[in-house]
This record gives sequence, C-alpha cells and structure tokens, in this order.
Amino acid sequence: MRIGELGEATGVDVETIRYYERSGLLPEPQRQANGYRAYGPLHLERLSFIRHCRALDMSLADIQRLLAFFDRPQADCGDINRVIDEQLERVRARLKSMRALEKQLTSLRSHCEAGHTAKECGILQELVAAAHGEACACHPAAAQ
Amino acid sequence: MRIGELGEATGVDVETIRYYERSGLLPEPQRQANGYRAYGPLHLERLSFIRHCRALDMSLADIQRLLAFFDRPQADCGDINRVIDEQLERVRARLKSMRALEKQLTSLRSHCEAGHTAKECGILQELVAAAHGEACACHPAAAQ
DNA sequence: TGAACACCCTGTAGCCGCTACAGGGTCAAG
DNA sequence: CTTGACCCTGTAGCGGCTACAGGGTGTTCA
Repeated sequence: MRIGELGEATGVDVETIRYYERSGLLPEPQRQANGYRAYGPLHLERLSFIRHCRALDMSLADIQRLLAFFDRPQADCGDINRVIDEQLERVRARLKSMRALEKQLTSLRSHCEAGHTAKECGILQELVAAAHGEACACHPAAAQ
Repeated sequence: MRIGELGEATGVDVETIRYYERSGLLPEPQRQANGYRAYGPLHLERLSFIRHCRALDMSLADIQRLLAFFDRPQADCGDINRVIDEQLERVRARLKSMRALEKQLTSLRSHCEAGHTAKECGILQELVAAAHGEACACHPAAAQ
C-alpha cells in the first residue's frame, strides 16, 4: 500500500501522514525498490487510531502515550485513564470559558444595531470602557 | 513610560508588547535618547483595548479591523457589528463541537475503572473499535 | 572605581499540528 | 517520447506568542 492509498483509505492528507512519521507517531514503513513507502494493515490501523484520537482533540503527545500501550499490553492501564481524565478536564475548562465568552459577546452585540458612525457605536464604546477597566456589559464583574 | 512599566500596568509580557508592535497592532512609540521605547497614555489605552479583545478570543487581524475605527470615527459601524457577529458565530460553532466532545469523552471514560492491564482496558478497546469504524460508545453514529 | 544587578535593545528560533511549496525522481498510458 | 499522476526530501509558513543569545544602559552599593 503506497502513501496515497493509505491517505485515501483513512481520509488523511499524505503530507500529514509524513508529518506523523517524522513526529514518531507512525512507525517508519518499509520501502519499495524505488524508495516509495510501503504500508501494511498495521499502519492503517494505527493511523485510524491516531485520527480518532485527534477527533477527540487529544494532543499528539497524549496519543503517543496511548500508542505506547499497544507495545506493552500487560502494563497497568492507569495511565490510559489519566490521559482521558486530563483531556476531559481540559475540554470542560475550555467549555466553561467558551460559555462565558458567548455571553459576553452576545451582550456586546446587543449594544449596537447598524447605521451609526463608528464614534457612536455602542460596541466600540463598550470595548473601550472595558479596556479602561470600568464595569461593562461584557465584563460585568472583576476581570479575573 | 518604559516598556516594563507598560507591561506592569497592563499585565502584558514585554515580549508580547514588542510582538504587537512588530505585527502593526501597537504604533511605534517614540524613543528616549538611549533607544528605549517611550510610551504615552494612548499606548496604554490601545494595549488595554487589544487585551480585552483578546480576552474575547478575537484574532489579531479582527482586532486590527476594530482599531482602524479609532482612526476614522465617522465611518459606518457596520463592519464593527460584522466582526462581533463573525466572532460570535465562531464561538458558537466551537461550543457545539466541544459539547459533543465532552459527551464522547465522558462515555469513553465510563468504560474503564483502573486496575486492569492495558490489554483489557475498555477505553483502549473502544478507541481501537472506533478506529475500525465500528459503532462505538464514543462515536455512536456515522463518523462525519 | 567597579561590580552586581535590573532593565532595555535586536534578532532569531521554538511551540503545535499541520499545510504548502520547490525541485526533483518514477512509472504507466497514449 | 511526452504527458500526467504519483512519489521523494527538505524547507518555510500559519497564529500568537515565548524564550533565548548576545549585547547595551543605568542605578545601587561596597
């Protein structure tokens, strides 16, 4: 299986596949006589695994940690749980700040309907007020 | 006001301030005889504005668009609304995918309590199943 | 006087996870 | 024998910083 076929099969760009190899996530494949990479089913499986983890927004470093378990199946799986827990923690923290962000932007947006000059624009005025540290609709309490 | 004082006053790293200058967000300040940057109150205000917008997760390019309005206060503010609307759109889209992500990770996490070997770990098994494209707890419907 | 230290300067390289070249080689079809 | 699709390596770019290296400046204290 050449790199293009692997890419086709997994939906991954060939440049990305080479990048994963360079980064040590995907083991170096054998080469054909002409120097082309020759992949087997194990590469396909591993690449699919990587992509699924990426879809869960894990870092390549964390994926590396998970991949290591395939090489030592007798190891305690505590570290696997830890990777997932940490990821979940990050996602939840990010979710929290995104929700706050949406609130702030929604409030900000409500300060202007189009048709003013920039000088009169409530949005800009709010942003400037916020920059001054005054209480503003979009940052009502202390800016943490 | 020297760069360190400006940084202190705004809570912005001096390297970041210089970076904003290089990027054209912060106008070049005057220089003291010794070559040190000399900032005035307008720089302080502008930098605070930038940081507040960054706290709203706007890109530097979008902040640039907003800053341009200070130089032409008579312009129609339609573009300001557009920047905020686009940002709100991005935040909402991201929120949606983060919520899905949290669900997937939570479900994944429920597949293993610690104390197994890696081989038996439900999480790893689920991830491999997912990589195979089989229906899995964390990717139940079609992987889009 | 001079040594230590905090601050400032420029320029460059690194982080992440790709993406996009440039400049070449390989191979099958027309 | 030329076109075109594929492959190779190596390098540079994205955004938004962050972290040096290698130097200059200015104050304080012995």
